[in-house]
Amino acid sequence: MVIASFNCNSIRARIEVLKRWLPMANPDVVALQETKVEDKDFPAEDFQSLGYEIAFKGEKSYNGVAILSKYKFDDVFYGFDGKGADEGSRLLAVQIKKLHIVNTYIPQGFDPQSEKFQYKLQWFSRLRTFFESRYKKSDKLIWLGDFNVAPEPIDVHNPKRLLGSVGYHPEEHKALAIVKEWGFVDVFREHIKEGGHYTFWDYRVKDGVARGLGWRVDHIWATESIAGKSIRSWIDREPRLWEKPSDHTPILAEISL
DNA sequence: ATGGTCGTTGGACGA
Repeated sequence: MVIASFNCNSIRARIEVLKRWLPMANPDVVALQETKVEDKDFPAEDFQSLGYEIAFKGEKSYNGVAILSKYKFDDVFYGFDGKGADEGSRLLAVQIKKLHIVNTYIPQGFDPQSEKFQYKLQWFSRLRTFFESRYKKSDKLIWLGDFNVAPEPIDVHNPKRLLGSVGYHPEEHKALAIVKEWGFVDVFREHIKEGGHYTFWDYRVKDGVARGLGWRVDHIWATESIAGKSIRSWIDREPRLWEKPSDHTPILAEISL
């Protein structure tokens, strides 16, 4: 099974990219973030005609998460509360073939001095509680999405200069580590040991992709029982180089089920 | 090595 995560930065703006990329990469499951669309306007048919089941929750202009799956959903849980009233546009948890999948769009955090940054840190704390209360460490669980944090020095293009920036800040590292400590393995890092593999390049940096000025802020993490069954993991940089790209690109992992 | 560019909107704001 191939599973992917992609911050599409508006699903409607990225529909052509997705229609091109999905048949090409042929992932079985895709977690999408920043769909930026209300549920009534979600272009579900485009994905159904490509052979995917789809679960989604979003809002006007901001946030929004979705999961595409070639297999039926045995359970769909929206937000922290399950109904979508509490962060339904940022958290979507499903069950597919005995596999638990949690897709998150973690708050970006704006600036380390801001309230939004504190909100981001609290979000990680709430997420740890969510995992503790809803799952067991022995579960076959995959947590993926836009974490909006580059965990290690090799995950940013200039760790010295960027340390303390939003997305690469010691307090974010601590908050993320506390969630990881519950029982996650960074699946991508299990397979790719060297740096310079990024999932995000700021639109504002001219030729940022070619110049390697990226960040690895999108992740596929899993509990031991699933991480041990991962065969490979990679970042597909190609869609970031196409016409009208997202500022992120998909990260994928293949799991033997 | 960012003082910028997208996306959603219909003037800013978020990223």
